[in-house]
Amino acid sequence: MAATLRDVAALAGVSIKTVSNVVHDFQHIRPATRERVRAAIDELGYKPNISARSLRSGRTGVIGLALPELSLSYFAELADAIIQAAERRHLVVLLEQTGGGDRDREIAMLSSPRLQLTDGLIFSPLGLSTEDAALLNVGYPMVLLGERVFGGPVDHVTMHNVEASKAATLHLISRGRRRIAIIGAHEGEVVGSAVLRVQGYREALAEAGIPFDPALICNVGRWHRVDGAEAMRALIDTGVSFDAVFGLNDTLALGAMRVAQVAGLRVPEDVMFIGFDALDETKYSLPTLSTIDPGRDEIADTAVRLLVQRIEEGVTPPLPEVYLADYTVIDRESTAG
Amino acid sequence: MAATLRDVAALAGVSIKTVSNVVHDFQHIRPATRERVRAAIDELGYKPNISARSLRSGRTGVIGLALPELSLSYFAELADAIIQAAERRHLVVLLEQTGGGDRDREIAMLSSPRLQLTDGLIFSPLGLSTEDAALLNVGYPMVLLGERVFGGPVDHVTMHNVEASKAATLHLISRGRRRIAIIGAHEGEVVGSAVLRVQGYREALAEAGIPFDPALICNVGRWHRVDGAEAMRALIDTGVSFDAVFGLNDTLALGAMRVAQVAGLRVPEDVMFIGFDALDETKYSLPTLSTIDPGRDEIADTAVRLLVQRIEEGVTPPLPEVYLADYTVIDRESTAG
DNA sequence: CCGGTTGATTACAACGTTGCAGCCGTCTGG
DNA sequence: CCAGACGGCTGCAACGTTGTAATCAACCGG
Repeated sequence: MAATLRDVAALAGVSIKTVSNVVHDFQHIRPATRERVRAAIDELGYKPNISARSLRSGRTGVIGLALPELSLSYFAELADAIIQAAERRHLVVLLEQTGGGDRDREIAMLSSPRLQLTDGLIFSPLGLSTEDAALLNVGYPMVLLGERVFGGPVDHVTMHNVEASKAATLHLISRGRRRIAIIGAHEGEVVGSAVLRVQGYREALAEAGIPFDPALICNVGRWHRVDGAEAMRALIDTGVSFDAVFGLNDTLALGAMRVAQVAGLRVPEDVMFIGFDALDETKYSLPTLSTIDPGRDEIADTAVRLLVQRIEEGVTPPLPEVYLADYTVIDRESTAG
Repeated sequence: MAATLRDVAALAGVSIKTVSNVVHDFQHIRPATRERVRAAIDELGYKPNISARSLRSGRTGVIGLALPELSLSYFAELADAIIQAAERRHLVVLLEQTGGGDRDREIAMLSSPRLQLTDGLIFSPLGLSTEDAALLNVGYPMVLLGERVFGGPVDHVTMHNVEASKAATLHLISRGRRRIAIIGAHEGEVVGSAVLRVQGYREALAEAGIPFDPALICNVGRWHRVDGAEAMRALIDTGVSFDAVFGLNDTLALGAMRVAQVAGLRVPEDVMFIGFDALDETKYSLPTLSTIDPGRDEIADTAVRLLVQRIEEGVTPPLPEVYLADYTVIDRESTAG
């Protein structure tokens, strides 16, 4: 069916190795030969067989990306950015979904034969925790994303969660709010974005001399819109007073904001809202949502860069690198005033 | 590094072919032998080398998915569904983004060597049109999605665009609306979702005896939120009266709805809104957005099923199959009354 | 004019897997 | 008791590529 090196070689009247050399822009080839081979390649529509190349060279040009689920906008936008970053380095991305924080699936994924034809993995777990760090000692290049596991044996790209969260909270405080509810805490957890962001929140309160009120902390199961909505409804039902809401991600904030508005609260007059992630849709909600831009493109680009580095240098990281992306507070209508 | 069949064979004291047979659950193997081989496999942590297998067998277990961009929620949710459908059939998905309707990139993608290690492609173009149908005659299995190309040489999974759009429009009409604006038309285009959906809209108007008013048709460049927002602003600025808006996709409708609300219009009292796609977020906008559910999971599952069928039967489709998914009108607050 | 360098090309052997043909030994039916 | 079938296993060749070593001609300096 498809033309091979052998076919091209026969047509051009050279050896297959010469064709291979032409394909790879090897230096010492006579221009005449090069032209003849090029012509034959075009005529036959030759495309290198990646399986064979990969078998021979051990490289596939494919990197794996494992994340919880694309239907969460944050991960969709992250995947978008990573695919683009990979493309810039001539890599393609094989995408796996591990589901919404299923630890067992995430662990299974790490040794899945489906990753065999991958040169390395960018892994964004949601169910693992720091005690699983040893599991990340897999035999292939890997870059870790997120806030679930720290101190693991692999490069890690993440963000200044505590600082960013503190900045978000201080932003609300600077607008005069003192009863700031948190939507999206995870009860009993000791690791992950939720914990860090709550920590940043508490640091901000402490700095401003505002007492911490546990009644303002709303726990949720997952970080979907529906969870934000339900948490807000529950909060309102408790009758606790609040004048601002910090959604630990944008999706939660948007779900919560909607419920608040349905309940007759005016945003930002009665309640201010701020989210986290800088999703595209926060620019178009009503009102537009203030949020934290965690440097998504920077994270994507760095993750791919580090992975390529590991792939090229060999597997063992002498000292795993930790990269923290810059964040920015984006001030919009939901915190205007 | 990694264990091969040879290593396992040596450890188990059998030939590599026997190991291969065990791996493939070949029938005629003595239980004792099978056990011994299994033990050796476990001990060495053997994983088949997919490159080699693929070189030998011509199959990789990977399918390509080429779509415009994940940052459009519709495509993110579609990709989610397709990855899950593929996983059910033990396939992994290699994801390529072609950008927002760049015809040249889409064409280039079709012959990209990056697809070499793929058994087939699910392709959702946005820049091609029917005259490009011949380009789809590639040498590998392919399933086409979307409304850009009809009558091509490949299986096609799409939806009842005209009927669904007509149903959406009739839904607004049944609520008493007669000045229904369209957000998302593509000026001068003769192919694609926009054209079909406008056609359904016109059929509905005709059926209801409502005159068609070109002033109510708002053209946009792309189908992002910002385009919906800008189109709505432009529409309001023209001073044309309207009492309902049909966003040709949810993202447009949400962008437009926000601008309408900022302009002081009440939804649904002053203006009703309906979208198209049934994105998750339409359940949580304020008000919740009525929309058309185009049967996303059904589309995903069918696309993968057809692709697998083509892969297994060989490339040439005797008669390309066209599958039309069912749609449903979802009635929510934005059209209440 | 010759040894040595360089340029241009090639032969060969892998990479790890699987299809095929074939080899033994045992079992079955006539 | 024997032909043939069949179960259980093995050896070999091939898939298309690339790294290494080798070949051969041309060229250079002394």
